Amino acid sequence: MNAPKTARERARATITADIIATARRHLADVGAADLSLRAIARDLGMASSAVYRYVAGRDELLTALLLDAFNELGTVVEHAPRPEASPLDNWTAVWLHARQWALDHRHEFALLYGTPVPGYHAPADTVTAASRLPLTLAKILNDAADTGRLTDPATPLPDFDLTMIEPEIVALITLRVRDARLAALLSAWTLLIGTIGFELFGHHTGVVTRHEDYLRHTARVTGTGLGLPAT
Amino acid sequence: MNAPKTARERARATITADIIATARRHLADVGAADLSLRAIARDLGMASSAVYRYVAGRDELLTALLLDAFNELGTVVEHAPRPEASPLDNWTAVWLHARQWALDHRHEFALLYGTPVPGYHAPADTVTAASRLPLTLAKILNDAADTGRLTDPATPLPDFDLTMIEPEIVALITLRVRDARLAALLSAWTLLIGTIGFELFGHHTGVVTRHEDYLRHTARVTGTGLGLPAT
DNA sequence: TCCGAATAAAGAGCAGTGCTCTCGAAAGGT
DNA sequence: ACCTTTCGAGAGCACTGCTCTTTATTCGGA
Repeated sequence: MNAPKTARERARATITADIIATARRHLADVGAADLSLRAIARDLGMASSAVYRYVAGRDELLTALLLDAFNELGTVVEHAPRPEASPLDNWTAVWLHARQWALDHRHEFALLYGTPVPGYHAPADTVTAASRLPLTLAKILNDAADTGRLTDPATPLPDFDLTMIEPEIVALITLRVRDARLAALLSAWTLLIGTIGFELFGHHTGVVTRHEDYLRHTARVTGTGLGLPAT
Repeated sequence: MNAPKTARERARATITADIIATARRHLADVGAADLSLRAIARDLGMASSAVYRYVAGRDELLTALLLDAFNELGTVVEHAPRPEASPLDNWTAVWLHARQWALDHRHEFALLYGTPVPGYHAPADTVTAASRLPLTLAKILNDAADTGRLTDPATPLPDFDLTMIEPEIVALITLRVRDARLAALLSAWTLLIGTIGFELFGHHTGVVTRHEDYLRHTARVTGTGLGLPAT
């Protein structure tokens, strides 16, 4: 976070922000595949070649949008739980808020969880931004465990080899229970994104009628399966 | 399936097949985003404009590849179960075969389940081809129920409103049990695709170490949760 | 204050894309 | 043999990402 001092640096920062802002608008309109650097330049009233003084290229621009979207989704889901609500309700709220954000930002969601762009490599800050959603899910489980509201699962836990998961992730999640529920938590995260993606990408047309109800049901089943008590 | 009679129709069919075949080769190489009609024409030694006599455009070509890939994946997973194996083993085999096909056809998988192409509308034959995978999963459950090898789930079934699911799907699956396991079956399908997609699209890098073991574990947990007895 | 250096802006240009149109050549049926 | 349909090829249009060169503007130090 270098504070801009000179007027040049100020102008540079604002112009770069302008470019990214209009890029996000265009992304929301036409999607990542049809995002055109020239169209962005036209919209800003500058020559297309001038954009390259602020952005290395199309891929870097998409990476910036990726980071923005991950953080926006992360902020949304982190504000979904409420302290006075039950863990299962908070768990479900995260699912529904994530879906709502995806519905309101279809192309951004597709950029995050759809087909990655051909020449893509995830920088470090990207993965931390992407982790905010699964970490929010883990936090609900941990808070429930800390307040004695995480019951043992009814079904016996299957054999589970913890070395399937990266040790850093195990430490990062700091899940109170280190059994098969760790894998179940990853599956819940996957199922959340997968269900939203199936709805948005059309795989549920002709299959699911009431999408929100279906996701809420799935959230509750998954949450109770992980040991969150039904209210 | 109109059998070609005249020599013209024969030549037309073979050339069209050639175009689709090389398109699939290129798709496997560079992915759907970088699929170039001109490159395909070059590869076939014909002018790019001549391709348009056989294919309406890039989108129609991608739709053809979509159909091909869905059917190939469907054939693979339909041949995964073996009669003498236990239902749970067959269930798991479908998961692992689907993953292996996806690993061997990354770009095809991305075309099927990744971000849909901008100007896309799923024709009817596409949805039937896409249904072969979830129907294979349903068939294993039904066969297990018919042979008395589908136990009642240990956890009590949550409230479930069947009207969330399209009636045609309910009839098509003809699941022996019409309770919340119908939604659980859809979730299993979603989780299978989602887990494979997360692995292929990089969301599991730094999270999951042994991907095949993780998917096998997820398959077994999901299968037993649906009532398939552990061997 | 002036002047050199750093920076920005703009335009031209290259290689590539999807797609359309036109025109000549080949093949088909009558 | 003729006429019609089909086919192949090329030119061309409107785009795209990106680079290079040239001109203009701004900044900082003497």
